[in-house]
Amino acid sequence: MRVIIRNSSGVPIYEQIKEQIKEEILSGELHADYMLPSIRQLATDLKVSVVTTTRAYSELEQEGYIYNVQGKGCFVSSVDSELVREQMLRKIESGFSIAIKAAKIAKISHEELHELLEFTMEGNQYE
Amino acid sequence: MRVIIRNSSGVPIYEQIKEQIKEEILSGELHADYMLPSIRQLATDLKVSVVTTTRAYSELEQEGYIYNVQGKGCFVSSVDSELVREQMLRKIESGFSIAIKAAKIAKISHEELHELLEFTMEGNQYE
Amino acid sequence: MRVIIRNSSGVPIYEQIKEQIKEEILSGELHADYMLPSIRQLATDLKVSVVTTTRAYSELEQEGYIYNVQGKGCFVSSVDSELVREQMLRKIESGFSIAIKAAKIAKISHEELHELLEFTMEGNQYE
Amino acid sequence: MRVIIRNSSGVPIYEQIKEQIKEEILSGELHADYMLPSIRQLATDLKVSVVTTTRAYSELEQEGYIYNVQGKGCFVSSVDSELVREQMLRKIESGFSIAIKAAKIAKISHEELHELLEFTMEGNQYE
DNA sequence: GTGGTCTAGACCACT
DNA sequence: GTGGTCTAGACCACA
Repeated sequence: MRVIIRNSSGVPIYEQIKEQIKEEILSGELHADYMLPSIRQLATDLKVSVVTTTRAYSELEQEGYIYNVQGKGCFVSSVDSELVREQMLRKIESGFSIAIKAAKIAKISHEELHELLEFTMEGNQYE
Repeated sequence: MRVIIRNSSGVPIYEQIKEQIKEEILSGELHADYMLPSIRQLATDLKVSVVTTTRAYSELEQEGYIYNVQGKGCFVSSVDSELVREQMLRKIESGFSIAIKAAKIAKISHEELHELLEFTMEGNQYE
Repeated sequence: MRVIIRNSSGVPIYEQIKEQIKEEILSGELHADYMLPSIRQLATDLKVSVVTTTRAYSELEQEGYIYNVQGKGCFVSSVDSELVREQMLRKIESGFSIAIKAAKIAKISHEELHELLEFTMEGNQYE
Repeated sequence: MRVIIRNSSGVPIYEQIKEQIKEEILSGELHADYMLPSIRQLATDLKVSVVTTTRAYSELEQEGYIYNVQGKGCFVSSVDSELVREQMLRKIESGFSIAIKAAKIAKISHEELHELLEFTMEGNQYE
């Protein structure tokens, strides 16, 4: 597992941890029942307070991404792929909405917008 | 001019005001040298502290969207359309990047993504 | 007499008027006993409130640059050249102090600073 | 770190704080990642409202001189020395322009002006 | 009337 | 502990 903290970005640290673990789970990098590093281990690794990692893990548990076995550790839950797909669709729409809002102001045409999407996909090495 | 405050959203009030005015300026709804409502007027209209509207206006001034004349009021600056276009392009790319990231996880094809974009444009009444 | 108002600069209008008239007097453009435009005339010319021009004139009078003859108008006082020289010397020193403070930070040498002075004199068409 | 407030000077308190900290950073007195006193500490030290120190710090952040880390404190950013040099050169020129303007009026020669510069440097302990 | 600044006290989120 | 935001009320300078 790999987590990188950026102190400057304004995003709370616990959320950075949460989001990065979430992504690794959703992308399949972390398979079901994979054992995550302990709260204390992660805290010392990232040079971060235990309170912070605790919050990240407990929110991940609450959202169903990981489960906690008393005295053993934290493990990755198996993901409901249907649910993931829905969540991702919602995320795509929200991203598109941002882009469309901006496109309205800049008076960019439908075709141009599709071209920009294609261009950005290349930049993000999509497919 | 029209500004709506949502107290629940977690976004600071001064920023909600700022963003909404910024949008109205960029979209051309508010033309250059339009006189904005006074800080105090807006504060009482929105049932908000004077300090809050002051902050919104002074940040808008600092970012070059409006100019304040002592003892007279606040006015809309003329916008550099070239600069706006660049900013909007960056915003479009960032929105697309979010969508692409999610599309990767959900394993959505190029064509599907373009269809989703078209679909979202309809939902946002983008002509 | 020539006065130009810039609304955006943050400098109070009455002070802009004051400073510009003062300069024209000190530079000799306006000779002693020259009759200035009336307060009301200047106000309409500059599209400014009468209160504003009144303040500019009364402060100029207080500082001894102009004198007011009831019912006739405002006139330029004769300037005490010795006093002017002293004032200008103080102004020069304050300008130099700003420059030196900046030079300290940028670690610019004595010679470089003199060269920059020479350079700036050329840019300002001095002599 | 050392900050002194002068209530009489007409300059806003938050700006006095801002300018003095900025100078200490630019002059190298405060190195990168130095932890500044907390907003509240500084406020009580200077016998000033928390809002005032907050404003000073947040404007310093916006201008890139310091960075604020949630729940930890405020730290000095590393400065781009090239940029600083440019800014200082502009400041030097503006200071010189003021001096030259005054020198024109007082009819002071090139040599005299250079001598005055030398004299002012001594008074400002510039080596 | 306008904007600019300041205060004292409060609540919140993050570490 | 830290910074971020907000309030209600105040005084000032400017037009």
